[in-house]
Amino acid sequence: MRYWLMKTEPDGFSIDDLKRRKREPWSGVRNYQARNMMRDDMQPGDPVLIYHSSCEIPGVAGIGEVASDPYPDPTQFDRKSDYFDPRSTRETPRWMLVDVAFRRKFREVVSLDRLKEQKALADMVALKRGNRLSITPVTKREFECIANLETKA
DNA sequence: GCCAACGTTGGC
DNA sequence: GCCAACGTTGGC
Repeated sequence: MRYWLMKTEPDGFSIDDLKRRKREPWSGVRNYQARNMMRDDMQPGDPVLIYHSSCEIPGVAGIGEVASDPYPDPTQFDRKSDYFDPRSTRETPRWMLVDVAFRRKFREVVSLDRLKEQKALADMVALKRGNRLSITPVTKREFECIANLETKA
């Protein structure tokens, strides 16, 4: 089992939206590294930290889990979508995604500031300077550290 | 295959 | 809205 962090902008899709919908295709990822992780490395049941970015309090808002095998992102075929990709065909789709299911929402967001204070998270990929990847791997230790911070909120 | 220009991300 | 960091594009 592997652990992940997936970013989302809460103005567009938040932990509350995930809670309401229970499960959501993680569409719109247009970065090859992130795609490769969804396509090659994720397994149904893998825990996912849901991270809110580009918002008032950036940080981890809750926990979800990988809920499907990879499959083509349907938005790449949709001319009306912002994520339409004319280079993609049904036969050779360029972008793959997984569904993410809701597990729980933290009582309060574990803020980026708080994450940065943790020695145990010093090497966390998502916190590395300049990292813009919307999906990153997380170690078990890092995952548990963050879950613990929430219970101490 | 190099690399400058350009676009995007995301914290501040 | 600024800007650092980094990915992508396209001319050569």
